[in-house]
Order: sequence, then structure tokens, then C-alpha cells
Amino acid sequence: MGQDSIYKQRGVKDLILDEAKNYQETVEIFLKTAELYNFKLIETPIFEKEILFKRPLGDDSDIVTKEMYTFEDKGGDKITLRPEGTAPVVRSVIENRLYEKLPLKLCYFGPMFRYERPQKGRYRQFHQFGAEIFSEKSPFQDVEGILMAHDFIKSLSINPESFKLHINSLGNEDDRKRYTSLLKQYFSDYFDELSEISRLRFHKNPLRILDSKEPEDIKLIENVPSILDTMCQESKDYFAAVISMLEQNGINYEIDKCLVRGLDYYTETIFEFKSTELGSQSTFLAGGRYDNLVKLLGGPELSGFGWAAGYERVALISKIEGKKNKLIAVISDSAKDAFNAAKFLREEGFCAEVFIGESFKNLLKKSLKISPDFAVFIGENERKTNTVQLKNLTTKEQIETKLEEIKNNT
RNA sequence: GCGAAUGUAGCUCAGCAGGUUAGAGCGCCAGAUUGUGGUCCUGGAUGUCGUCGGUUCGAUUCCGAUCGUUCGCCCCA
Repeated sequence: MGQDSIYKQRGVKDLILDEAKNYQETVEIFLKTAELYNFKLIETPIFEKEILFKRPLGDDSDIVTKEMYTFEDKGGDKITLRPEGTAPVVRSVIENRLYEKLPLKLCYFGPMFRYERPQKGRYRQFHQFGAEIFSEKSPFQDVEGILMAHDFIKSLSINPESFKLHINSLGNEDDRKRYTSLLKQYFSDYFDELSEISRLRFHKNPLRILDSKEPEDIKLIENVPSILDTMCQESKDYFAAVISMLEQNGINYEIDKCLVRGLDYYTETIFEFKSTELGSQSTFLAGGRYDNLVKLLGGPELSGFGWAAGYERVALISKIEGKKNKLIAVISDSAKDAFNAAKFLREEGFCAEVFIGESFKNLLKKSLKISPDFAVFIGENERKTNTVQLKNLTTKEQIETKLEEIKNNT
């Protein structure tokens, strides 16, 4: 595929036919769930200033250093296609002073962009559903956020056996810093035994050694001190409160002391929903609390809690069945009759398609391509008596009736 | 960015240890019937064998590069 090809860029996907329908239905389910939890929809621009993402995600995070679509626009501004949804939401909250009325619960969905190697459940343009809660910092909000995520997953008819909530805490900012240096101390004794990649992480982001998949690391990680033991009492109590409320609500969870998140801004509770039906991209919904993000971006002292789900991954495991209108093929030798009937049926809420011509056999045959539920025949005889032939294409039963009566016969 | 597999008709795939016109199934189109079924029947179309280059008398087949896809790593939803 050369540069002169008009075909799509690498790592992107056309959402067509059933896939487009599935996306639309997932959106509806998401919005419905969010509404029940009193979230308000927010739609932020697809592109923002580069600095908006650079600052919170960390200058040397992978997302910033190699995955962002950043370019200069005609005015010379550094523009970035959003790689995630939280920073733009926070930006909007600050810019529009939405924090004056708390709690503030916002949800969003739409495309995100990351320049990564495409893989199963991973694209360069992908879609996320996200929810953010801004309020007084409280374990209630964490639980509320996780419950909503859980309801969303349930509504998507994802097999309950196939996914699980993994949860951990990073403590507050001081805990996190303290634990990071503790980890460094611990691993420095075994530095030579670490995998090559983890030796790099040792310097860049020691926390990430914890979710390494290298066998030599896994051995060492087993005996690593847990942050849950080393963080301050306040954070311990906070996490305990979250856990006990999850239990009260019957949420199946697993405390995972090695769970860390890639994004720099998380503090306290972090969680991931993982599926066994996905390959190595097993996390399909994840999030946590961020105490300092709002302030970092120039807003007031305000803690937030949020999560995001990746549509492309969710689509691989969800089994939603969209409701659809009954489809009727209107078959007639008269265009006038066909359009009139179709118009009437559409007003009644049916999905109607017309097939006009001489041969009823050919028309019926043609109509079967769109898999209609019913066929309505209007020919010379029906015209005289002002009736129609209504055929159920599943049962093959056919009755003579009137247009007005079709509603009662389908 | 690293590693591996793969690319033949709209789809799923066969084939060629290098040799005239490259195949199957499904799908598609047309016909038959002419006021009712996808089956059945008859006929038909379709490919620069991903792209570029090399080896060769000759390449879809071998080699290299490149692009795409898939799977893992990294990273992340």
C-alpha cells in the first residue's frame, strides 16, 4: 500500500454495519447507566494543547514520549489529539468553574488517539467510555464509581465468570513516594537478577516493576513488601472502608498488591476490571482516585475519582442484543400503493422497505436479501377490496387484512 | 521501538519441490417460474497471487526490501 493509496491508515478501523450498530447500542447502555447514577454528559474537543497531557501524564511517561499524536497547526501551536479523557475533563471543569457545585459527576465517550503498535483490542484510534466524580474526598465516591462501572459491565451482558475486579491502593502522595524509594532499596539488592526491562524501570518508574511479566522478576516480586502495609493509617482506613463497602454490595474483588497504573496522577484507590477472554490486553475498564490532578492543572484543591473503559475491548466480550423494529417488505405492482403503505407502516413504528415491480415472485426473492420479518403484498385484488396480504416470513402463515390491522397481527 | 507468523476472487482457504489459459466452497449476477421463499435447476462474472526489486530462459512459487494484518513484548482502556 503506497503513499498514493486512499486506504485507511494503520491501526484505525471503519465501524460498519453491525459494528456501528453495536457501538451505538453500547453508547446507549453507557448513557443510561450514567444517567441512573446522575452523571452529566460532557463532550470535550478531540484536540487540546500538548501541555495539557504532558503535565499530568509525566514528561517521560511512554504515552507522552512516544505515543501522542502531536503536531503544529497552521498558527504554530502544539496540538495533541487526546490520548485519554480525564485531563480534558479536568481542564473543562477548571475552565468553566464547574467545581463550584459539588459533587460534580461527569461522563464522556468518544475517540482517543495513541500511536501504538496495533494489536488485538488495541488501535491507534480507539473509543473510551469514561466517568469522573469530583467531590469531597471520600471512600463513598470510590465505591459509587466502581458500582457504576460494575453496572455498566453487567448491562453489557459480559459473562460474570470471565471478569474480575482487581484493586489496590497507592496511598497518598507521601505514601507513594515513600514506597517508591522503599522499592528501590529492595530491588537494589537484587539489581543484577532483574530483567533488562525492569532495570530500566528501576530508574524510570520502579512501581512498574511490580507488574512485570518476566519470570525472573516475578520470583523477586513475590516477597516484595506491600504498599498496603507501609502506607499511613489514614490511607489504610480509607482503603479498608472501600473494601468493606464493596463487600456489602456483593462485588467480587481481588486485592492485588502488584497492581499499579501507568498514568502518573493516581493516588489511593486504583482498580482494573480484567477479562479472561481477552489476550494480553486483558484490562477493559480501569481507573482510580487522583488527589492532585485538578490542582496540578491550575484548579483548586479538589480530589477526583474516575475510570475509563475501552470500547474495542468491551466489544470483544459483550453480548448485547439490540432491540430492533420489525422489518416489513412492502411488495406491490404499484409504486403509489407501495409508498402509501410504507409511509403508513413507518408512522406505526415499523421499519419498511418497498419492492415495486411486476413479478411478485422476483420481488419476494429480492426482498429476502434484507431478511424482513414480514412481507405485505398489494396487487390488483387487494386494491379492489382495500386489503393487503400479510405474510409472516418465519411461520410462512399468510392472512388477508387491512393496513390498519397489521399492528395487531405482528 | 523489539520478536514471531502471515498476505492467492467479496469471504474462508487450497495450489504451485519454478514451466501454457491459477482453483474449491460460500457469496454475487442472470435465466427458468410470472400473485409468493432463500432449496433445486441452467448459465455467468470476478483476481496485476499485497507492492517493489533480485536470481532465472521463465517467478504467484526461491531470495531481499517494503507495506498491511495477526499474535506476543513494551505500554495501556
